[in-house]
Amino acid sequence: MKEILRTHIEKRLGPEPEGLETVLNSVREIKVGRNEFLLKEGEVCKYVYYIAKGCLQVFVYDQSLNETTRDIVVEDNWCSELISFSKAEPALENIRAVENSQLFAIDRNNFELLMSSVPQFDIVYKQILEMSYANSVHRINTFVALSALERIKWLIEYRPSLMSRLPSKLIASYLGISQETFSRLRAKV
Amino acid sequence: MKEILRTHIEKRLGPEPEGLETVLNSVREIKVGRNEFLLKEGEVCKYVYYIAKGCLQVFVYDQSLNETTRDIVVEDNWCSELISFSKAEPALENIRAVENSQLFAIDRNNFELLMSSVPQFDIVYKQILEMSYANSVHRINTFVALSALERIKWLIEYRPSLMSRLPSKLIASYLGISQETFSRLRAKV
DNA sequence: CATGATTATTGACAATTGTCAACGTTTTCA
DNA sequence: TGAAAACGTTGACAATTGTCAATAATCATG
Repeated sequence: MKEILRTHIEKRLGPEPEGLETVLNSVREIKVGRNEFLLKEGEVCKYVYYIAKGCLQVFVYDQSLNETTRDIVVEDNWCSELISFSKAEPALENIRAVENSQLFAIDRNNFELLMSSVPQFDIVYKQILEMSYANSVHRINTFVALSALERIKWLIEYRPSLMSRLPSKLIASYLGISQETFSRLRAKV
Repeated sequence: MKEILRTHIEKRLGPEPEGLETVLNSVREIKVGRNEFLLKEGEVCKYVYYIAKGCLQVFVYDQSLNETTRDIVVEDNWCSELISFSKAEPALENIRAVENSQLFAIDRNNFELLMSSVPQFDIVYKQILEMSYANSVHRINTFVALSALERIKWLIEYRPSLMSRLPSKLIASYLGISQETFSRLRAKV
């Protein structure tokens, strides 16, 4: 099962990077069911997750308990609340599995151990952080000024697989529009 | 003049951190006038800027040449297009001075030199990156689903000084609403 | 200080979107 | 399997917002 993670890391750092086995031994394999929470806001985020299979939702609640989904992360990607994780501060976001998922989790202790002992590993961390940042920047730049219809077209362009894979309620919360508007406009695209 | 930068770094790393003078010798002081561009999309971003005085706008153009402003950065903060800077790839964003500004610029060579020779310096970089990331995440979470009026209240809450300081055209592009809507709703807050 | 250019405000109107409610479908789980 | 819950679609309507145009105010520059 850890072969998936091995392949992922070799894809980024080349074949058999130094310390790979150390990394693989530091991760814990976990399975979570649909709708299971991996993090609730207010808790400290203890893990960085690699998603071998499944899909996670990162989101916040507004005053009326509506969800705003900041990110939807699918297999072969990393997911965490990095700010909370790296500073050990209470998380501002929630993370929930939206499908039954298989994850590999690294806790902070192992993470710091890896950062200091496996030279290549902090490259992976820097990559994760920079990619997360780039995604956020992209989302702000291409999203804040868009109409509902343009947001749906955005989804089809940049995250096409999500359209058929996820419930429309979730997609609407990712796009920042109401379910009804999403339902109506998707037909018009 | 470099005293401002010295104070800023000591504020983050404690008094007289190791290698501080090296850092101060690596920066170049520059002055830019209002509306002057520091970066145009398509160029590689060559510098990280510390703003001693003034204000910078980070933005993109849409198809109709309207501006969407991702960030407005004022004095005592760092500003760059970090993705382009760190990977030496063409920038996706523009940076422009919206006031006459005094900046300190570090180019990539000096930056990498500092990262490897001044142990404390990569802490500063990590801080910059994480803070930038946290800002983006916060903006997405608290913004995507907001109405125009709520966005104005958001600005008053999180960036109150900008309201009086900047032209409303710029603020509207930061909030992702039209100038006219901004003009009308600001009275109602 | 004058004048042309940019920016801000306001009105009118159309387009977009949210909300509420009803209804049919699908999913869940005991 | 069957009942209850959750989800998706559609209609009606009101609220919000953008666009276009006219006018007022402000700014930049000679």
